[in-house]
Amino acid sequence: MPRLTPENKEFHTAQMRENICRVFAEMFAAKGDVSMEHLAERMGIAKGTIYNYFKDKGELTAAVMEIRRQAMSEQMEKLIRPEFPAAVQLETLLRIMWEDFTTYRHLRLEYLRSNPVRHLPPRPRSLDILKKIVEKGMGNSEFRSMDAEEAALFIFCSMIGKFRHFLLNNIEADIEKEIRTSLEFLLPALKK
Amino acid sequence: MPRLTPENKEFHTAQMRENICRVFAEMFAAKGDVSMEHLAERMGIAKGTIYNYFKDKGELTAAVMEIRRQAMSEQMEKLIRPEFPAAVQLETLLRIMWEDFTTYRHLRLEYLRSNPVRHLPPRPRSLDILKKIVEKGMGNSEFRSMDAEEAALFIFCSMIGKFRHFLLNNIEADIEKEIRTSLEFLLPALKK
Amino acid sequence: MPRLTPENKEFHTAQMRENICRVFAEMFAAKGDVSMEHLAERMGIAKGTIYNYFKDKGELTAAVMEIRRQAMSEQMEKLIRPEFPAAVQLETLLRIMWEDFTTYRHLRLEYLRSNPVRHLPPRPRSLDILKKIVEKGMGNSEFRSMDAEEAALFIFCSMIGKFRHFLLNNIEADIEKEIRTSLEFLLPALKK
Amino acid sequence: MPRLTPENKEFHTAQMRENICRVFAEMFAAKGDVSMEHLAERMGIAKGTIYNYFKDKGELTAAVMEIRRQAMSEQMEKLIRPEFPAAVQLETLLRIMWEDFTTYRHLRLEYLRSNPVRHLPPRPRSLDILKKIVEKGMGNSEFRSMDAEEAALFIFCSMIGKFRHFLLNNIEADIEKEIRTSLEFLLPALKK
DNA sequence: GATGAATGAGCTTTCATTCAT
DNA sequence: GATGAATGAAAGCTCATTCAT
Repeated sequence: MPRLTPENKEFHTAQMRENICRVFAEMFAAKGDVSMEHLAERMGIAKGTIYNYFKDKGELTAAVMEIRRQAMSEQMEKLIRPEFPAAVQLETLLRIMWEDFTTYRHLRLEYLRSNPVRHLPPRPRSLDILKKIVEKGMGNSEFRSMDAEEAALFIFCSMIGKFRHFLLNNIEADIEKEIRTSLEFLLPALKK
Repeated sequence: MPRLTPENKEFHTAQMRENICRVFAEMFAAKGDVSMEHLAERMGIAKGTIYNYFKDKGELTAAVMEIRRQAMSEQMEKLIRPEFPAAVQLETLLRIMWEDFTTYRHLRLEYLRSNPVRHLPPRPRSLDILKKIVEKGMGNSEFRSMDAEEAALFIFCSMIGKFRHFLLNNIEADIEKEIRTSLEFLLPALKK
Repeated sequence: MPRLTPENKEFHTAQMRENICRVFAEMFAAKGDVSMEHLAERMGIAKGTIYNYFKDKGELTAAVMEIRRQAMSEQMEKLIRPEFPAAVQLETLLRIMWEDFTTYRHLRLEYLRSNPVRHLPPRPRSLDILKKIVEKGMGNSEFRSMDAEEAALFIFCSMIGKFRHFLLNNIEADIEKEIRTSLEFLLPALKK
Repeated sequence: MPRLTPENKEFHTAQMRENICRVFAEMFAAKGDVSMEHLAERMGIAKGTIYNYFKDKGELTAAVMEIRRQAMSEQMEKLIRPEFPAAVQLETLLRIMWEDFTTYRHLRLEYLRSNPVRHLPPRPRSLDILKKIVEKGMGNSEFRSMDAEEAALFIFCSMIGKFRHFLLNNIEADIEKEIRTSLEFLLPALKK
């Protein structure tokens, strides 16, 4: 695909990176542990082509995670209404996380494995959003006074933990039920 | 190797399985990613011998997890005093889990990876113990009325989630602080 | 690119070949093992363009060697004064060879590796110049009577051999010392 | 081939290492640039098997060089008679070097390329033997007084240089003629 | 003539597993 | 039962070369 104007080239590159990431993520969602060979095969391109867009597998994995995170946080920013009560915001956030977990089960695992040293994960955006929700709740006296960071981390980790449990035991999640239960155990700890 | 009576043979086999598991677990605790080669070398036996006791690496990993769980639950049964308040029992349980997590970081990962289909994990004993604690708390009116199973799962998963978070971000845990924080967010949700 | 007359075209082609060779040689001088990718990048042209001027890497390498040799022999013709004693001429030649060796270490290696069959090297010009020097020395009774061709080859190869030795053992050459030593062992074999 | 007594095992290992080295050297002698894949194929063993005997290609290459050198120096020690005149000893040494060069043309090249940092070449034994010959010659007044190390290096390198020249130009050497010529140019520089 | 994205054969290396003894 | 040499599929990655535009 030669002879592209600079803009086209840039677009093409972005497109390719995105496609590769998307297929990689899909394959992970399906089974986990995707080799570059298989990825290329599934995409109908050559192995080497992937390396034109990502210098190694670690970079690819990091990019995929980044895209997924980006999407999740965009989702959150779109759906979480700051004017709503903190509890309602929290519920929305839990729902988005659950949906993301459901979709990208295995990817998280690979990310954990591949190059844990070189590509340290950035702080999950959801943690920051959670923290803001908690602060909002404390601000309007909906929540008790507490360390917002600790609270956000606790909520975040209890979600991730559930997700792991479901992954490990091959349980299909009933998202609505999970959200209800989670709120049942989180809100008393947060509320006044 | 002398002729063994059937009972002796059975005993020998059990002994070997246990030894292999123990060493495997130790090596994992020290540094994840243990190859069959290194395991055999460390044990002073041949690679092939391991395959006389475990049909493949997945089975070995599963067995190791089982043993680890067994040890953890024995620890719990030893240290958790039913006559103490549920909150105190809970604290002890959290401490034991944290110590186990700290020791067997890598092993959990490997377990998750290897053959998730073939070797489905049995229900963690800590879940049952947690459930009993919650029921005890409800029985003596220390805790509010709730679904003990759900509560146990929530507590369990929030611990596991924290552990993952620490593993992923290469954080060394301050166990005492973690227990304190966890209780701060768990007890209000449980107590009357 | 404007329409070129046949002569202009020919000129352009020659120009390009020369430029590519020059940059290739420079890059090799700096650090052996130059990929076509890097070469094109450094030249600010596309990888494919190189293949318009050289059918493969072997041909390019051969051409570079040829140019380098050309340059070396020009240097020799400029600096070696036929009216001087043969011994002095010899010294100058040794110095030029040493300087060339020092500069193009890695290139020689690559040349030797790439397609030794297809692109047979032409006779080094320095051999001819050496031969002339020897003949001059014999003509004016400075040197003993001998087979000039053999003598030239011997001198030439002893230089190349030293160079290899230095390359292999990662020794930085003290050019002046090397020249002195070489003359010490060459002149007695040549002189009357 | 299990169940070997320790001595047999040691023997087998040595045998295998030697075989691998021999075939590797032969293949290099034939064409240069031997891949592990091809080596295994030619030996009728699996790729992985080679790695049971050499941890990587660099180690293999170094071992091959070592064996070749060992063989050459053994040859030298067998054939070079200290009681003979230094000039005669020198002639024998040149002959052995030429024969080795003729046999292992390409191998030397690969050695130069592979892992030049990790496996630095030890000092060639022939250099030491040459030095001894020169010293012997000076001791019995056959040779003039000189720096024996420098002289040995010069002789050594002029041989290597010739070899390279022949390799590069695909010339089959007439060993006897080469020895005669070399002595013609070396002895005057050495003798009184 | 120039381009550079795409190619894919090739490389080195790892390691769970097998099986003849 | 124990052995461990042999295996070979599979991995990540490189790079000279091609060809549609």
